Amino acid sequence: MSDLLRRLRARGWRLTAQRRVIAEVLDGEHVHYTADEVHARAVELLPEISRASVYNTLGELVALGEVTEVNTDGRVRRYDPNAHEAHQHLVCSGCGAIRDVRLTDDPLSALPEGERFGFQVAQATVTYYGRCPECVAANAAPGPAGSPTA
Amino acid sequence: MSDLLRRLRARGWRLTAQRRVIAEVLDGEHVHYTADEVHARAVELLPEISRASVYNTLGELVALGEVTEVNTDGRVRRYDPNAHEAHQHLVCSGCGAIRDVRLTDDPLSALPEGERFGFQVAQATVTYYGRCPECVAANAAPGPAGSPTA
DNA sequence: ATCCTATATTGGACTCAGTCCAAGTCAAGA
DNA sequence: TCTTGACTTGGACTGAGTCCAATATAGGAT
Repeated sequence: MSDLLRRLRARGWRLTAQRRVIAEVLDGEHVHYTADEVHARAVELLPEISRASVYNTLGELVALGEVTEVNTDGRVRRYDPNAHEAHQHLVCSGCGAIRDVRLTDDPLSALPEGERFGFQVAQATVTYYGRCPECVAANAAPGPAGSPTA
Repeated sequence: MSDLLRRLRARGWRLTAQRRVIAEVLDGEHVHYTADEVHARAVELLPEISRASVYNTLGELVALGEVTEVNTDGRVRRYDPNAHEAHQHLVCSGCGAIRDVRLTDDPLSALPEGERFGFQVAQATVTYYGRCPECVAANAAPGPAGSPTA
């Protein structure tokens, strides 16, 4: 993900080994790791990396708009590197799997003027809940992984 | 909120002083308290009520479908007694104020078949973020109260 | 009205995600 | 190669939420 690293460097970011590793971990499609998952994967590549650095770096990436915070279960925050394409999330209430999805309409258009209470509305997040093919097949009981709470 | 209590009684719920008090606290429009806020208000009415009872009771109300869990900031869970009317939420990113809003369209219709990845999609939650009239007037800086994370 | 017991409540210890901080390290410009 | 301000570290800390064994009580049975 040298694209990301190049952008960050242009913005004056100091390129440390820790940040490189975190950027590498966040590379991919439909990636929605928790901070601890990012840390676990980062440790594989750089054993001495600390939890604090992971939290710091993720927070900075979010502030820079390079990563989006996602909360699908009301518990843990997850980090989505797909921040440059508008999308929403589809969550399996069985196993917690998360997919990025693109909608046909801007969700803002579904909120009528009379329901805006004078707010200046800027943004909408939509989370869909259902069961993924594997969980439907397994008829798994709904677990704690992803119940609707947003 | 004796309506609620009557329904719960019909379902075999034991009506304790604690549960009555929690039901009373949850009575009202646009109510979205955290568990600790519910506890603080319940203590006013029944000083010896414990945090554990508040958590237990809220969890049961959610399981019974009488209260909905809401998470608008990726941190604290809130409890919405308006569980019988389909609605979504509008959150002020300045002060964290939350309003219930009714949409013109079912958000499920905005998710095309090709984006469902074989999931059996059951539900959607939509959260709108913006600034309430008071925060717009005060031009308050966005605080930690309600940044988009869902 | 009283008894009985399954169900509910309690406080305190515990977990887990996330934050904070002072001390040490290091990237990268001079 | 030096310097320095930005970055990293581990460990202590916070706050939301869970768990549990001991105690209390709602409400049906008598």
